[in-house]
Amino acid sequence: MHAHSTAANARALRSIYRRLFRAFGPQHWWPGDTPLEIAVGAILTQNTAWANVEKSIAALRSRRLLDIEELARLSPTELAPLIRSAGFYNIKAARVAGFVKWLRAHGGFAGLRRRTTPELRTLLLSRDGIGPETADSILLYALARPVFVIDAYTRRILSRYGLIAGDEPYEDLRRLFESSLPGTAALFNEYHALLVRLAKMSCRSRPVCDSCPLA
DNA sequence: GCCCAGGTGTTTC
DNA sequence: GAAACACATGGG
Repeated sequence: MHAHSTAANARALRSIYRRLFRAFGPQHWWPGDTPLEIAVGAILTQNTAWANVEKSIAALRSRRLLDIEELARLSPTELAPLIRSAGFYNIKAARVAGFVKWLRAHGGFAGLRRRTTPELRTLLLSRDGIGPETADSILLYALARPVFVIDAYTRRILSRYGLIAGDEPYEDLRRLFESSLPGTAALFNEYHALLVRLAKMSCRSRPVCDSCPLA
């Protein structure tokens, strides 16, 4: 039963990707220009609407603080008011500050790029305030490593189409995606972006709305 | 005014 | 382990 449903799920996942790509085209996703900005955004967006994160990113940018050395100079107390709009700002200020210090100690993104993906993932997950989704977002979108990001959008959309229950453990879903698809960062990036695009089309009230490419 | 949003860590059974 | 809770703003 497992063998069959796994293979069927894998086919369904590939089919969904094809249909979304045909409907929406390439997304080139993560709203952020540099690896640092992407990583900071990944922390700030934890359980938070992206619109609120954007304001915080803009505040940092306008002060020329989207820079490892500049950010590392700030204490969590100094950082907190700047990222107020992202919510949970005390906790996130500590997380961003901790991450930046760690990043600098590891030679910045150039230093990280010398490590293997499993090694990096373990390192990231051992940081306080960096869980599986934040770690994988940084790995995929800031470092172009082939890991599939499982987030609320992924769970919501795939469960809406009956492919998953939605409450499976993170690692189970990550394995499902990674074992069902060609394992390239470009594809994982596009796929996740397309799921978000579909989710934001918001046929929220109905199980499947008529204009959905997957309907 | 209430509910939710691109999570994570801690506490509790 | 699973479940409940804290963390907080801004938009619908």
